[in-house]
Amino acid sequence: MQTDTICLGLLMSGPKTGYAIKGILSGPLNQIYNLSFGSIYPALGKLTREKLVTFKQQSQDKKPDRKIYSITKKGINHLKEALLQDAGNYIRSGNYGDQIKSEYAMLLLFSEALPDETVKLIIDERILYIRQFLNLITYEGPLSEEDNLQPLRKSPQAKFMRGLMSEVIQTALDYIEKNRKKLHG
Amino acid sequence: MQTDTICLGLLMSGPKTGYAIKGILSGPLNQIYNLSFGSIYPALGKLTREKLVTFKQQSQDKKPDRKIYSITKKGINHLKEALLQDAGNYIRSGNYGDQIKSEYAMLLLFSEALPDETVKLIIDERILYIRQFLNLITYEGPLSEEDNLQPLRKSPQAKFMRGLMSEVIQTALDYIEKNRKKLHG
DNA sequence: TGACGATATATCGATCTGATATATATAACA
DNA sequence: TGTTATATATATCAGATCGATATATCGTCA
Repeated sequence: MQTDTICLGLLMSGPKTGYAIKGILSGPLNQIYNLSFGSIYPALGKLTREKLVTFKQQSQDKKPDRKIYSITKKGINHLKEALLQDAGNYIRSGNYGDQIKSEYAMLLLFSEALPDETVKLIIDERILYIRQFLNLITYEGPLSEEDNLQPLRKSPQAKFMRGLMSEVIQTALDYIEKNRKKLHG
Repeated sequence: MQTDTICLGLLMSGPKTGYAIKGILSGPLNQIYNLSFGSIYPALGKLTREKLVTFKQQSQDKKPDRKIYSITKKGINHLKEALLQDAGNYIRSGNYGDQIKSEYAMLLLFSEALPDETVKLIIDERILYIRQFLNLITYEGPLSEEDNLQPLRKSPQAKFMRGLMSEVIQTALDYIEKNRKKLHG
């Protein structure tokens, strides 16, 4: 899936700055997909040139320019076509482009070369992190006072993904707590 | 975690060709980490220059050269130091470098823009794929006749990861089957 | 016999990451 | 009051990575 498609998809739930897109991808969605600024800003530039998005420049007195991007009709059509194409590729290829790099899992896999003390520590840290993350996902309230992320968070699709994530993460947490003794004394 | 460290870690369970390293990373471990040939071969070249690995060149009559890489003592020390460093970074930063790009999850998240028929199809495909994958992970027998992957697969660390993966994937499968109706008519 | 897939190494353009630079506002804090 | 830190916001770029492609041999299946 192209960076362009991700940006267009996220703009479907309302106008956003590049910074806001990065923010969404750094929240709970981070467990599913992430992009750096170095990918997002050039993509928005390209989409603008292709007239798939437009932006209003908010040049407040002394603040740096805010570029608030909106998806155009042409952009919506393009998104639908791109998703249909991706779905077709997916149907033909099983796992399609899913790509995972868990440095934590590799660290555990190679942890025989580490002192028991260190292994204990990184597992303790991980459990704390997972608990924190579970709270973040299961939290249903508003994210800020002027919260324009509600359309995205309240869609059936987002609820489905959040439910899936919380069940999966809870399972992982239970498993780690039950089986961690196999990794250290 | 550097590509170098991954290669060294995998060589701890016995000598391997670059192709074999790619093979391991394309099996069940694919759900945890993956590398392309374009990363693996240059990394092995660099590790050779640094004397952290050596290789025996098997130049069979007409076959292309096989380079079978082994980790050196210097390499083992380097690996231990690198892992200790990574563990330290991990302890300081929670999620550390874990990086996930699930195009499938994004496709579902944006699936409002797709016809119901297509959504049904990609979920059916996914369920088939997951079932196949679960069988692959839970399979305990030998992988081939001359199977030199047993040391890696039978380590407590690998068993821990395989158990974790199968429980997590089973949970995801159950969730998708129970809740898929929320995504299509 | 020719197509196909597996084994095996290698390279390269396009893309992406992670770090850094710039700039302002706000909150904390000593 | 000065200063340190964090959040908002855009932008760029060297270095790392991917996906595709090239090359070559062997086995097998039709």
